[in-house]
Amino acid sequence: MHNLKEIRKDFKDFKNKLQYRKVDIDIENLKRLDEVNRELIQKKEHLEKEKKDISKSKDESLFKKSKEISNDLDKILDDQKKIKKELDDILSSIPNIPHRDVPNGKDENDNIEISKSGKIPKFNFKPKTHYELGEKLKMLDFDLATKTTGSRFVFVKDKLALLERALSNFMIDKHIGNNGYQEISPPLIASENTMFGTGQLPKFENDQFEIKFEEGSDRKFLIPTAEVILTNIVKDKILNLNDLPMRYVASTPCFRKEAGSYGKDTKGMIRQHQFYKVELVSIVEKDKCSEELERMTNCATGILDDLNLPYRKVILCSGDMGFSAEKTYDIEVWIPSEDRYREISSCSSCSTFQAVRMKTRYKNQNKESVNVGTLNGSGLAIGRTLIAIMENYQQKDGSIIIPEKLRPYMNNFEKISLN
RNA sequence: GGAGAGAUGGCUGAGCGGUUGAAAGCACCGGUCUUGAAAACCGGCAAAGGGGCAACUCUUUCCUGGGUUCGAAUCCCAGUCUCUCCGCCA
Repeated sequence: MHNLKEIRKDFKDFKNKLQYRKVDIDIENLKRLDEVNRELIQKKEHLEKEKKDISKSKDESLFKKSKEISNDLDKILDDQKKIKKELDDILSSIPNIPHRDVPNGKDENDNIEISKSGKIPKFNFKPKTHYELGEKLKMLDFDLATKTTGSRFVFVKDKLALLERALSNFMIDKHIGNNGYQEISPPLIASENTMFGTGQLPKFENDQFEIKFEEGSDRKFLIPTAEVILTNIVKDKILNLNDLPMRYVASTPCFRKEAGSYGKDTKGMIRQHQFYKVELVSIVEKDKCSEELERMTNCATGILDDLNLPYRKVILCSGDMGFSAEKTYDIEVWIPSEDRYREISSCSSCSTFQAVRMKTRYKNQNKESVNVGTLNGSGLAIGRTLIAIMENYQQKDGSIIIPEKLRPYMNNFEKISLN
């Protein structure tokens, strides 16, 4: 969420910057609401002062007056609350402003490739898709999932299930051991306010799975990513400078409705309602965001390097970024059957955007309280890493070689094959 | 599910309806002392919002929402959350 005080400095400029994101706002309305709001606050404060003075004076002859003031005050307060709510509603649905490094663009076609890494495998046969491979091996079962649950779910079985688990452990170990992250095993359900904090609500409610809880309790949602719950660890906190940076890693299932992607990636496990993901979250000083984003992205690509998977790094254009992000790198892994790269990680700096929503601050050198910067990134999406390994390491006979670094996590198996 | 207890500043923890934004301790920051550090001592230390070029000033906030009152952290009502004991269960 944006700080109104900052916007106030230059409304036009704010509107212009938002146009990079293809968002058009009624800036005159915002300006008007802000003015009315402040007028009402002033009126309110004057009356409150008057009332306070009367009660301090303990002069009985003024008590009646005080009562009258109370009545006026009720109305003003009411009006002010309404305006404030209107203002908050508008502000909470405006996305973050792109960082100056971010290329201007409309959609994913305007994203810019930054680097490429790894060798794209050459096959002397036609490479199969991961679902062909998985079904042949009898280790991916989509039909079974349809029966028990519905579409966009899958049963992963046997050695592939082990591979999935191995990937999670391998990645977490590395982020703890080499990259300085602290492991967290968090709740997979988040409250409404928590979802608001990272920006999933109120605008993207349709993408979320809401849980039916007890009547009268707060609304609860399955987390669409561990980012939500890890970032909100610092919600409503004032941190000390020496608490920063804070770095958390968690491997969790993620739940997404994928509303609006009907017909997209319907085959296979590229796009599921439920998938595992290892997530990295950093809480840093406001002006260390860019630095941390580079660091985090390197933590993610480090995993792909270890697994010898070919990938490329892309910077998202202004039109393709997520709601809370000011700057995002996508890491895309090579998928042989599609003959192209597919997103396997997305690392974003959210500047102070989420911190304002969460009310997370720290005391800087001058003892002023300042909103922190927050970052999140996948390190990596487990399901898609599984796909990438299956497809890139596939053999002519449909077996899959296990990358060396994973073998210690897999009873030293070298290969996954039918028998 | 049954029975109780509680919710106050970064943390612990006092608080009679009227200089209580709130005692005290810890933590933190500055200073004295010290070769340096520790200890000791002195001082400082809430957030949000409004007004002002600024110095500064005002308002709000003691879980949330109502109510009583000239005046509420303190009284009343409702709700939320937390903890303890018993039962049940992973």
